[in-house]
Amino acid sequence: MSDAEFKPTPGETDGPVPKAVVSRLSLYLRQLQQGLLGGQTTISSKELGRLLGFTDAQVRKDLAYFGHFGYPGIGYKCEELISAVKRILGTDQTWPVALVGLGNLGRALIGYKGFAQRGFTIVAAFDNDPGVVAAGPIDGLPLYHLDNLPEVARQNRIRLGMIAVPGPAAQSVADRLVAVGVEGILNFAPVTIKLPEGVSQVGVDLAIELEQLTFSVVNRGATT
Amino acid sequence: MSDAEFKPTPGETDGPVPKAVVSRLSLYLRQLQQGLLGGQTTISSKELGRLLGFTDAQVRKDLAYFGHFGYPGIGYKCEELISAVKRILGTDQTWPVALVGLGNLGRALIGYKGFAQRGFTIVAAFDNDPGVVAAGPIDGLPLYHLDNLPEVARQNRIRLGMIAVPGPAAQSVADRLVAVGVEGILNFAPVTIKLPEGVSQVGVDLAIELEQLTFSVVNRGATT
DNA sequence: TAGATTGTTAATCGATTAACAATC
DNA sequence: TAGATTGTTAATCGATTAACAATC
Repeated sequence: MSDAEFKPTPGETDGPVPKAVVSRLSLYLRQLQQGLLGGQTTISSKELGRLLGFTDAQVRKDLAYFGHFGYPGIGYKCEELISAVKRILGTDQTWPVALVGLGNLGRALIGYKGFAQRGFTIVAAFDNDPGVVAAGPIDGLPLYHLDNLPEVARQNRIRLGMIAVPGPAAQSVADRLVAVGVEGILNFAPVTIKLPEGVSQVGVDLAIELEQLTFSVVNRGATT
Repeated sequence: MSDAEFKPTPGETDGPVPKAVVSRLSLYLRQLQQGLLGGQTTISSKELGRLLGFTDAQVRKDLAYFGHFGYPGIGYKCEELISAVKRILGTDQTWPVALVGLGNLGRALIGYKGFAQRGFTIVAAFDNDPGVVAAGPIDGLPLYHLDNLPEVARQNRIRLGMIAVPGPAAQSVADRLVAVGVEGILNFAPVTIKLPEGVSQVGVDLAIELEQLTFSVVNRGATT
């Protein structure tokens, strides 16, 4: 892939990219990788859309925000498009991630295989319970007391953090992550956290996901 | 709260409710419950919006899809609005949920405190590894082989399921859940699953959440 | 060439916001 | 009453879809 196939910088020429577009990009990538495993070498916008429940026009428009990746009459070459989307998302490199919170959820995140496959490695995990930390590495991952966050985060050039602590502790943990230069936080605590400008957040509240599901079960067909 | 404050059925009179509205409803509920803990008895659309980063108009419009819950000049009474939103979402009752998959993530879900607080109880957990099942209950929760899904699901009147199995197994598990009458599936496997009409799904892909975060870190400010 | 499919423009559709009469 | 705030309408804004010339 040559740089020329990419637009200068997404946003500079075309205004900001809608969040919905970016979230579909991840789904395209996942589907493309699955297709590639199945031996597929090219795919049309129509087929990719069908597999995910989108229109062909939407697939093409989404990709067109970022450049010209397709071949008229042919479609998209899977490997090429995978590389392109990874690069757009920033996951053509592996990101070191800090995890805070070593309860059930934190431990599950440590064991989660899916991160490595998509360009993320948890390189350090923190808790504020000395007993938990003293129990030593989990799956070879070093554990630290939260007080050691500054050194460890800087040594590992950590820009992304995951918060898996109880709700009441989340804001304070977020503040400490921001203080050591973390630029993005994936928050699993069931509270809204406030972050300064320039720090991104994605919130995942497991109970809310079930709640959304419940609404659509109870109100079958009453959503857009 | 009297029934009269609710519109007949969301959707019948006003067309389908946008998904985005429903997802904000969950955030309103979470924020209201947090406010109530802090002793707040009423809240205005302006304040609720400010806490979550929405406009006051949006808050009022979202709630107005479902009825008249506010008091002009006063705002909303927290307890009343909490009850109303729970009822809208369907979480004014507790839902029994089946969990399939007893790896790291499945076990974390069993231990997750947040579900009970929001109206969900995992009442049975399944795996297809007999060794895992034989190891016996986890936190008092009975474990079953997946082959026992039909009896157990029917005995417990289970309508919601969570899938926490590896990607390649997810579709087959989904099919089995649907076969026993499950109406909504929360899918943690990193694949798109196909379900028949009339069965809802919400997908949570942890790696995709990190990916979305990464994009916004790399393209600071370039999203809507 | 004929058939397929892209990237892009214009039209449509839907969601958000601003404004304000009604209400407490 | 004056001040605050709702529910709702109309205006704005943004995202999706349809259509099609260009391309392979």
